[in-house]
Amino acid sequence: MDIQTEIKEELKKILTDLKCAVTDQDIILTASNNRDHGDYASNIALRKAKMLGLKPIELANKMAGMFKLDGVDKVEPAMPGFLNFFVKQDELGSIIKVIVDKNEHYGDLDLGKGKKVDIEYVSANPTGVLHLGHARGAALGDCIARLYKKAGYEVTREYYINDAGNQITNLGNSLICRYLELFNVKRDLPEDGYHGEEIIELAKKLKNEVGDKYVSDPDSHLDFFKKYGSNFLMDNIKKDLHEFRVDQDVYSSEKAIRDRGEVEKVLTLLKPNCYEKDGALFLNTTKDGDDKDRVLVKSDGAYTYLLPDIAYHNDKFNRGFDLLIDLFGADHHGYVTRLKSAEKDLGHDPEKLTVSLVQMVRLFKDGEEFKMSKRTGNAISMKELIDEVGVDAARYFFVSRSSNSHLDFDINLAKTLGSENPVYYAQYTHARLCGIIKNGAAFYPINYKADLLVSESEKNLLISLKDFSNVIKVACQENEPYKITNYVHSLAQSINEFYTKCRVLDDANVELSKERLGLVEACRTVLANALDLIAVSAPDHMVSLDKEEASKEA
RNA sequence: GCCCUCGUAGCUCAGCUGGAUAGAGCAUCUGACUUCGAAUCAGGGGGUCAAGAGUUCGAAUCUCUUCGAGGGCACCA
Repeated sequence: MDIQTEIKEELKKILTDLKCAVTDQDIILTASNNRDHGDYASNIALRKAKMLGLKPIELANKMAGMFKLDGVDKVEPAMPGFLNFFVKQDELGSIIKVIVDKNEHYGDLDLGKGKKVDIEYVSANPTGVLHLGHARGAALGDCIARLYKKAGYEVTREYYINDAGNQITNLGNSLICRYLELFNVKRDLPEDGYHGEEIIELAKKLKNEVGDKYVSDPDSHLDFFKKYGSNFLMDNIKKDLHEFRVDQDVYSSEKAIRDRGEVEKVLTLLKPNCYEKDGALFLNTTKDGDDKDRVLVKSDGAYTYLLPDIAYHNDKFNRGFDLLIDLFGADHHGYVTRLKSAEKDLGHDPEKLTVSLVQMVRLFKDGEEFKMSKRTGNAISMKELIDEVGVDAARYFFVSRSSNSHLDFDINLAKTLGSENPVYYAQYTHARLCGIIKNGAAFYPINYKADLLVSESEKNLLISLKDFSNVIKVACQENEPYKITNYVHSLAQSINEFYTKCRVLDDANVELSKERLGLVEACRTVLANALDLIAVSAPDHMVSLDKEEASKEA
């Protein structure tokens, strides 16, 4: 049990002795941001004073007097009723050995205890290339998957392919047009056709493979064009995602779900909650708080988008996950209520389904928003962005804000090689630590103790290192990877402050150097582990500025 | 009109199960390089937490009202 938990347990025991009802959630222990306030602080006396008919400070005094714990030096009550805990040095320092021993497994939790979670993200239709919104969803989804894995869950990363609806028909028809174009047969693109240049490229590829085989009668081969197009574009999407360090485990095809008859099965099960109106079949979703009831089967007999999606989620529930997480674009938010309502009708627990809405991304360059790519004239694609700023910067920036707030992506900042760019700041810090470890060989063996690491910046570091598990826990519970980037940045700051104030390798003070090397190694490990959670690389050296500039001039 | 998300420093955002002086980054200004990587560090300035009311020992945080921004309100996907 770590020291924070021990303190909480002791507080709980004291309150119980005072006959005050208390739950684990009541007791909040935070790392102090001010050394005068000790290492950790709790507001529990403020929260419980009224219940016991005492003034907060009176309760704090009383609790401080009763508090007894080996790892804690002293407890100070403070106005208006806080309790400040000063942890013993060896207790604080013990984290170094723990980190070094666990290495890349430091931070692993058992929150999941083998529970299964399914995370569905990106799920873009295979009708074109991925854009910025998809890229953000991809980065967020992948990070959430990494977080859950770190927290001890069994994680499935899933992509839902809408390969059966109108959009694919549209794709097929668009491809036919582009294909015919290559044989000088004129035909207008369908009204909602796809204008992307990737379709033109695709048509050329098709021509190379089959020649003029379909020119005389393309329309009776529509299915071929649909399949050819969507397969190719899907492969392309996977390729781009892979480059972005995003690889998913399961690709669920809407078409396959339809072909297996899942849709009809679900429809039968939902029938009791359905009614017919104007020739269409409606599902009663207003009973679960929806604005209006939703159509499942249109009056022309075709299914709406919703119905196969219900079948798909039904399938996911039936696969036995303890938790389902969907990342949707923010424009789908109205959709959540009806989907949950339907799953509830099917006998599933809607609480198990969490939907994270991913807000829009705006790109800024040279202080101005820019939407269109000069090269293609279309919206900027994920691939173009990666080529421009690199995978590390893109991954970091996309997850650095809460998913439900809009993201302004500053391309200039992402490309800056300097401390104002948080990505380089973190990577530089890591490289710096690696440099020290390398240069410190003369001081080996390292001493993984912290008896001499008593300065303010060293203590701050120890507390930050200890806090890592807690950050993972919170980030995981809230599905918010930005907590990790915040942590990375503040840890890097603490490290650099320590570096400036505390000389690590010092011939005049060998014992201190040996301990500081241990701290450096622990810091490096935690920083690397945190960066790994957002799939940003942790280099052991940086390409020097001079080289960079030289190569630019060349 | 109804529903979501949101309104915090010049800009982009944290903080929101009520708690110590409202925090970061960018931008701006001032200092610090014969020493482990100055791609760094230290320090300034900058806020009526959109406005108003309520709840109480205490509100950026909870409730209500108003104003403003973006998105959604299909027998589209």
